[in-house]
Amino acid sequence: MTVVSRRAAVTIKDVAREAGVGLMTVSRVINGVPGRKFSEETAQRVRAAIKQLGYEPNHVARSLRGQRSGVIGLVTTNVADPFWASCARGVEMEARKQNYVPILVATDEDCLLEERQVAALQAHRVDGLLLVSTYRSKRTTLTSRLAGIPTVAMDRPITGFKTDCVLIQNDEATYNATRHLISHGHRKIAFVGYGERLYTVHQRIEGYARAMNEAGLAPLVCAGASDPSGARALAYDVLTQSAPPTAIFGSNSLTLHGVMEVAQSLGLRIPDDLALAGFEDFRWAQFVKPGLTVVRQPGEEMGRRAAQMLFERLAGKKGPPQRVVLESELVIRESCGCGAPAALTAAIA
Amino acid sequence: MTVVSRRAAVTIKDVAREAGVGLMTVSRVINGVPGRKFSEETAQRVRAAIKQLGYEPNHVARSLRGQRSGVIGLVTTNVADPFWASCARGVEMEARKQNYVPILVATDEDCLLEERQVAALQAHRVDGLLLVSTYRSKRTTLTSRLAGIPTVAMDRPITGFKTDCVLIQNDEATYNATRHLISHGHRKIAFVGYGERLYTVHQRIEGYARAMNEAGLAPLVCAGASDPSGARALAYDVLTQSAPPTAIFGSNSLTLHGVMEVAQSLGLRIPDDLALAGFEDFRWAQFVKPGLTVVRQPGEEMGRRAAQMLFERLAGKKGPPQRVVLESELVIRESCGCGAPAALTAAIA
DNA sequence: TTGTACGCGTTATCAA
DNA sequence: TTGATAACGCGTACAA
Repeated sequence: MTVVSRRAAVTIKDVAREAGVGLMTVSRVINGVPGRKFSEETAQRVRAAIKQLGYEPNHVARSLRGQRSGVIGLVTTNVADPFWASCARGVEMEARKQNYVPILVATDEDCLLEERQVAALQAHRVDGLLLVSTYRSKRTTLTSRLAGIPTVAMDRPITGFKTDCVLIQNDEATYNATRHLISHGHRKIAFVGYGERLYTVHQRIEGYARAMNEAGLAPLVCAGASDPSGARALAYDVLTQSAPPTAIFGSNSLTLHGVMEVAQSLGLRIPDDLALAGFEDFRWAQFVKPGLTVVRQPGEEMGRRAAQMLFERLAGKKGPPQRVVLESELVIRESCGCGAPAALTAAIA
Repeated sequence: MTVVSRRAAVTIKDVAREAGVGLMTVSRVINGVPGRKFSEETAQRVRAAIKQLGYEPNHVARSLRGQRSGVIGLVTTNVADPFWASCARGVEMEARKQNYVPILVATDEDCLLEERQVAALQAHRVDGLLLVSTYRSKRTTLTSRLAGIPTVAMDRPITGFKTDCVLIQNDEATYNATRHLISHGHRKIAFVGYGERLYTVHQRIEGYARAMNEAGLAPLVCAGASDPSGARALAYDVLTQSAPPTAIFGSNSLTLHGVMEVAQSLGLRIPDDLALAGFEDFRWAQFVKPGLTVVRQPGEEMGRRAAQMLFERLAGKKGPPQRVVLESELVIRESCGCGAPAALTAAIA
C-alpha cells in the first residue's frame, strides 16, 4: 500500500524561519515553559508566524521524542451495542477535556483478538488503556503487555491482573430484580444469558441464585449463549419444556430481546403468561409494550470515571489499584407484572 | 502532566544485536520487501530474535519517518447515538481488516468543534479522515485543512469541499413514507425535525414537501430543534394548535421519540388520533406499541463503505471524487395506521 | 534570553 | 545479500 502525496506539513523549522528566530524559541513559546525564557516581543513574532503558516505541532514527533503521545486506547467488545456506545461516549468526552484522543478497537468477546488489539495499541504507543476485558480461555501475553501501560479496566476486572477498575453493581441489582419477580408470586424463574465465564454474567447469576435460595426456590440457569440466535435457542428450550418457568430474567439486552421474540412466537402474553425482567435500559424501553422492567446501568458514567482514573494515573498519581463500583438502578415498569406504568423506580443502595 | 515510568520498549536495535545482524536486515525481514533481499537463513535468525525479545514495531517511529501512520480519523457527531454507533462499528471492522486503527472524536454538531477535532487528528498525522460534517455557520479553516488529508465524507457532503462521500437516500425514503401516510387518508401531515440547515434534514424536507405538493397538500414543516427537549417543544406546539395535524413524520429517532412522549402526555392514541412515521429503525422497534413505521438506514454499511473508499485512496487510487448513495428501506409497521404487524417491508428502489 | 547538537525508532539511499 | 548513514520533527541538555 503506497501513500498518496500529502501536502508537506509545516514544521517548527518553517515557523522559526518565518519568525526569524531559532527552533528552540518557537518550541519554548509553544510549550510555555514555567520560567518564561523568552521576551514577549519574540513570542509575539512567533505566534504570528504560527498563525500565518497554520502550524500544528506534530504529535507523532513529540511522541517519539519520549513525551506523552496524547492518545489512549479504548478497547470494548463492540461499539454497536448501546451500552458500550454510551461508555465510549463518556470516554470521548473526558478525553476531549484532557486534550487526548481515543483509539477505538473491539474484541468481539474474543480473548485472542483482545490480545492482538492491545498489542496494536501498544505499537501505537498509547499513553494508557481503557479495557473491557474478556474471559481468557487461552494462554495469552495480555497481562505481561499490560504491565507496561497504565490501564483501567471497565465493567469487568482483568483476570490475573490487579489494576484500577470501574465496575457496575451486578449481583445486587440482579438480586433485587429477582426478588421483585418472586414478590409477584413466581416460584419458577429462569435466568437466561450469555456464558457464565463472563465476569458480569457470573456476578448476575450469583445475585439471582442468592435471591432464589433465600426464597427456598431452585435456581434455573440457562447460560451459554454468545449471540442473539443462541439466546433465542436458550429461551425456546426453556419455554417449551414440560413445566416451563413463569418468569425469566434476561441477563442482557440482547437476551431479553430474544426472550421477547420467542415468547411472541409462542403466543405467550407478557406479563400474564410470562413475567420478564432483565438488564439494560434504553431510550425506547418505556414505549415497548409491556414496558420493560430492567436494570439501568450508568454506561456513560462508567466511561467517564474510568477515563478520569486513567488521567490521574498519567498525571503521576501513586497508590494501590483502586476499585470503583457504580450503582445501578432497577427501573420497574410492567413486564414484571406491576400494573402502574408510571416511572416507579427503586434505587438500589 | 508527567508521564509515569514505562517499561523500556524493545527496539529494532535490540533485535539486530540479538540476531547478530544489521538494523536494515531486521527492517527488511519485518517488512518483507518484494525483492527478497535477504537469505532465508538470516531471516530465520531475525524472526527468532523478534519472538524471543517480544519485539513490536513502533508505529510512531514509522509514522515520523514518513510512512503511513496506520491511523485514520473517525469524526462523528456523537457515538452514543445508535446510528453513529453502528457506523463506527462498520468503520472499526473495516479498519481492522486493513491493520488500521481509528481515532474516535465527536463534533456534537458544532462546526467549531469539528474544526478543532480535525486539527487534532491532523496533529496526530492520521493517514485519512472519515468525516460526518456539520453545517458551517461560522468561518473555519476546515476545507484548507482537509486539502492535506484523504477524506471521505459520511452521511452528508462537506460544504464547499468536493471529496468522496457515502450518503444515504433521504429524500426518496421520506417521499415514500410521506406518500404512505397520505395513502392512509391524512391531509394534514407535519414534518418535525432538527434544523433544516443540516444536510440530511434538508433532504428529508425536500422529499416530504414533494410528496405533499404532488398530492395538493400544504407542507407543514416544524424544523429547528437541536436536542430532545427542543423536539418535544416543537411537537407540543404543533399538536396543541387549533387544527392539529393527524399525522407526523419524525425526521430522526430522537424526534420521533419526543413526538411519542408528547402524544402520550396529551392522551393521543396512535395511530387512531395521530399517525406516525419517521427515521431510524432499531432493534426494539418491533416491540414498541404500536410498531413503528420507520426508514431503516444502513449505518454499518455506510461506515464500512466509507472506510473501503478511504483505503482505496490510501492505496493510491486516482480519479475524481466519487459519490455513493446507499439505499434505505421503509419498514412498515403499525404507527402509520397499517393493521398488519407483520414484517411488511417495502424496499425503496 | 537564545541557539546548537543530539537522540527518540524507523526506513530510504547508497555503498560494500 | 548486507550494512552504514541520513533524515523524519521535536525536546532536553548544554553552550553562548
